[in-house]
Amino acid sequence: MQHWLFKSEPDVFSFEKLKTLGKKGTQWDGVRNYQARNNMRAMQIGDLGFFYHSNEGLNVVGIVEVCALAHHDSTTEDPRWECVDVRAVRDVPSPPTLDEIKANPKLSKMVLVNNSRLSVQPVTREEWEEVCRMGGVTPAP
DNA sequence: GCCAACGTTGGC
DNA sequence: GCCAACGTTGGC
Repeated sequence: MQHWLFKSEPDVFSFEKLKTLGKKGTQWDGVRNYQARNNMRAMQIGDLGFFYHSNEGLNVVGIVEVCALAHHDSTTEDPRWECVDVRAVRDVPSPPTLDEIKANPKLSKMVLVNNSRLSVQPVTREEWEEVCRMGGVTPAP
């Protein structure tokens, strides 16, 4: 199983909103970046990801699970763009902020720190466990 | 609201 | 295939 990080502006689509959609979740649409798309293509059912709030909050607020493999993004006609479906799994009790993540030497290689503009990112197992620990998520799912 | 960083586009 | 121009993202 691999781990990921999904970024969204809470004004546009928040973790609270995803929670209201329940087990079915929703497609992670609107991605128009090849790297982010390729990350989604690599995802498997059951992969877990962090839900990060950008622009406002700047913190990891929740954990999501991939519940559908990459498929065409219905918000565009362009066949190049695909997306997975995700659903909310659980809250992160004390959401780690970008500042805290940047300040943690164990997380200095995180894509979030080094390429903040990539909207769908891979997260290593070590990073996953560390951010879970910081957020009070136990045990790390 | 600004601006730096990055990705994409399109002319050559 | 290069690179300047442009648009977007996201932290500040």
